[in-house]
Amino acid sequence: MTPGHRKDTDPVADIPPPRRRTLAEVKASGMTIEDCPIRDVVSGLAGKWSVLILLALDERPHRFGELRRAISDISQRMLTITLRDLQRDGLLTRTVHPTVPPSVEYALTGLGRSLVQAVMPLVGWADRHHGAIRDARQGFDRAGA
Amino acid sequence: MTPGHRKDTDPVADIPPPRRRTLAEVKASGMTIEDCPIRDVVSGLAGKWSVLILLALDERPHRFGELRRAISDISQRMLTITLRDLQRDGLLTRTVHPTVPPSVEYALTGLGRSLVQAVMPLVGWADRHHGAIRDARQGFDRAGA
DNA sequence: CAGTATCCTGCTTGATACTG
DNA sequence: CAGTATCAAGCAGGATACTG
Repeated sequence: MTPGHRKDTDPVADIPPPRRRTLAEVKASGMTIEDCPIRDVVSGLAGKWSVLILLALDERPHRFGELRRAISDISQRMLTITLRDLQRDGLLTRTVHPTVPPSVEYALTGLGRSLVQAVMPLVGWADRHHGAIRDARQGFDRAGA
Repeated sequence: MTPGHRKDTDPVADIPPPRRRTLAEVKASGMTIEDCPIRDVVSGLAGKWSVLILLALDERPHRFGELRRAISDISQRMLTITLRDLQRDGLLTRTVHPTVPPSVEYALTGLGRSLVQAVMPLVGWADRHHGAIRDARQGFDRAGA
């Protein structure tokens, strides 16, 4: 595991660059949206349970059942699928301990930890502004309806 | 807007707190995952075109048609829907100029701009580590198949 | 120009049951 | 315990046509 990608040294140093690639630049470079890193990463994180799993594993490694209990309302199927997707992307490792009832431990890789660091600002934002969003929704719905 | 949530001063200073609310704590507090701010915000950003629109509007305000061209492969329907969702969440404003062919301008609100700032680290991360993810996928698929 | 309305497809997810 | 297999449902999203 872990190919020849030894470039990330400090995960916490994942600070946004002052001048990012704009949409116009992305399109001008001839890439489709599917090849766009932003879209790829966001879609990987999105719609599924990825973020919750990553946050749980950031606390400490978890076994399958632990994760299942930690995210109580995830189905066994979705947990399996999401874990395999994250493992496929190199964000976590899956370690099978050959005990009699098998136990499998999932843990973040360096790449996974750096992703969690990059997601943290969003987590903090969500915590702080969730109330504002709820209020905005209420106002919008009240006015619209 | 912005109820009693006065803890954030500088949007760029959206640095993760040393000790965030853990999943266990979230569950212990009796909230369902649906009430979880992280999940709510991420699901709003996820699966759709929200992030791309927010990034486009962060460059400058756009008219409907401009956005459509900027994100060339979005359907008119999805653009309309996504824009309305973002407006509903208080992330952008919709201004109708009563000209003869109507022109509508979309622009980020302060809340929207702060969200973009919170997403920026993720954008930077995606840019830097997209290659590593692609490699990991290749390796995984090669080994698995 | 900036939408709305309608139809239709496929992916995502859940529920349930079975296995090493 | 840690999955896999199968079935079925819901919703995101695309294509197309129409409107103020």
